[in-house]
Amino acid sequence: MDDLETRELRYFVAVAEELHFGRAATRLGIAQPPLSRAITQLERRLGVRLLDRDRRGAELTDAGRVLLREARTALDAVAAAARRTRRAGDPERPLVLVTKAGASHELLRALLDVLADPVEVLLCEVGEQAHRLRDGQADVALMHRPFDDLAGFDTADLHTESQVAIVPAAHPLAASESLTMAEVSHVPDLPIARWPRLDGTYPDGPGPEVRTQSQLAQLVALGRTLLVIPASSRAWQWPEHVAVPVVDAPDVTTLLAWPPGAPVESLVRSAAKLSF
Amino acid sequence: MDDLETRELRYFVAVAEELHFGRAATRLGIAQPPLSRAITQLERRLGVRLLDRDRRGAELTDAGRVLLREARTALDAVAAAARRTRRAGDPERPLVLVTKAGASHELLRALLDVLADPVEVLLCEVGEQAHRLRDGQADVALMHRPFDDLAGFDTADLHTESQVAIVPAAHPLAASESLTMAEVSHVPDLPIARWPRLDGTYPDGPGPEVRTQSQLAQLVALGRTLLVIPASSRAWQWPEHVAVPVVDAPDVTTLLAWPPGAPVESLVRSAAKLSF
DNA sequence: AAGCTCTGATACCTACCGGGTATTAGGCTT
DNA sequence: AAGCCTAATACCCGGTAGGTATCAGAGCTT
Repeated sequence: MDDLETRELRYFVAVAEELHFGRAATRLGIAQPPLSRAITQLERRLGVRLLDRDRRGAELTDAGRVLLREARTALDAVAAAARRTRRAGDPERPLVLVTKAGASHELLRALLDVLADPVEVLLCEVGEQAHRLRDGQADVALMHRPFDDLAGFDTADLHTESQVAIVPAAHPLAASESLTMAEVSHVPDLPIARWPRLDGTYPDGPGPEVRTQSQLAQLVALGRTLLVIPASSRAWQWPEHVAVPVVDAPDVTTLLAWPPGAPVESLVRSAAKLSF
Repeated sequence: MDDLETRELRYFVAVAEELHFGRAATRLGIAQPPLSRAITQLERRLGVRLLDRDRRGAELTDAGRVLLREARTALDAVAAAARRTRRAGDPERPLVLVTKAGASHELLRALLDVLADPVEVLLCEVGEQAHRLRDGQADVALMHRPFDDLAGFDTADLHTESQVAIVPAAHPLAASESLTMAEVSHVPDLPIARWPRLDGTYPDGPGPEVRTQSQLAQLVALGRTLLVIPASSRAWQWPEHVAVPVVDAPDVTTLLAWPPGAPVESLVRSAAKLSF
């Protein structure tokens, strides 16, 4: 049972994503025939049919869907190995900390002030931090429980806070002193926005589809949606926004997360001294 | 930045484990010169020195240690991709459940009785379950919190129980009705056994080094060590052993763990019906 | 100190295979 | 039926992984 090569996995992922040998080959920078041959050979080595070739392109089999998911995580792990090794060889390496754009400003500022060593800050979109950690683009992330997927990471809690609803200033709800989750959950004219899943598709529902924080901020200002977020997220305090405490929303904990083995001991020790 | 190939990672892991190019080459089934060349090329591609070659063999650099750890997880992920894809293509595939040898007999029996679909049971040594899940040899594991490393897995609790101390029948402690952690922790003539870490080395301490459950059972029977384990672990009830409740030991939860995406919904649903 | 031995590195060759172009085969549209 | 789009096949070429032979240097041995 000879092992797979990452080249084969990259090729398969390209085909599985494009569902078209020609386009996949173009994306990979090779010609179509070698790609067809590589996939056929991969299927023979695994003893499994991965794609049903149709008159118009191709379609994934059940086994193909499994391999697509597994191949992506495997390729992430290989890329992480290369990135982390390169960085380990650089004596000047700064740690890379990844955080959602626009979240936890004060805490991040305070954290950077406390640290002796230089830290590079990488900003990403909501839900992307885990991926950056897994593929080695970052060493440590600022994440939020219970929102983010913390599976596979070591963590250190920094700060716990309650949540507020951000509603359009012009909306009747904006006049309330406080709200409950029940009041906030089913406001017909302010449906909750829908975020893409890991595979890029959107869940069903009445709310608008959003992909970035700035889209969402815009939609709130336009009176199209509302959201419930930690009280300290000042990025949301536009003039058109009003923050109303939600008394029964679960507390949110801001924390540091890192893959087991990351060289973050001194950072975590410094962070633990922060008082919030 | 061209990606690494798994062949290069396999080669590096072999050299890093053997710390000797000749032996590593033999293990890989190739000659020494191509291996030397492959490692040199890997170092050039990463721009990092991985090994310090000495008069007698080789030694890992800091970057080399990073790559060894990362490469092992990456190779596990690749192997898992192949195994899971092969199994996904087999319509007859039974789920593979892995568990520590000798743990949770009754619960496992009850679980298998409840399941409609066939399940293959794989036994492994203590602490090995996570590895079997990660490299695709198993689909789901019986594990124990807070003992096992659950990072990266979804879980479903099955059963919570208290712990007992297993002591040699001939030892004075065996006469006690109950014990506390303080009484059990520092018994000079019964030092706690030491398990190997993930890298195979042992922590310091006075206790005996053990690698398997049967070694440990033997050592207890010989009056050389004691241990604290869940009350139901009947594998330990030899005539030479006495179980004494430890009143303040943390409760242990037996649970199912599986990598996100594993096809275990129906198994977990069946398991949830078990009453323990 | 000379030589032996063990290490990894170098030189050079071969053969496999990954990738290219040209073409075929089949299904749908028109 | 002609034309097109798809993926598969046929065939060739070149890079490179792997082989053998050899080198180079650092301990030992004597």
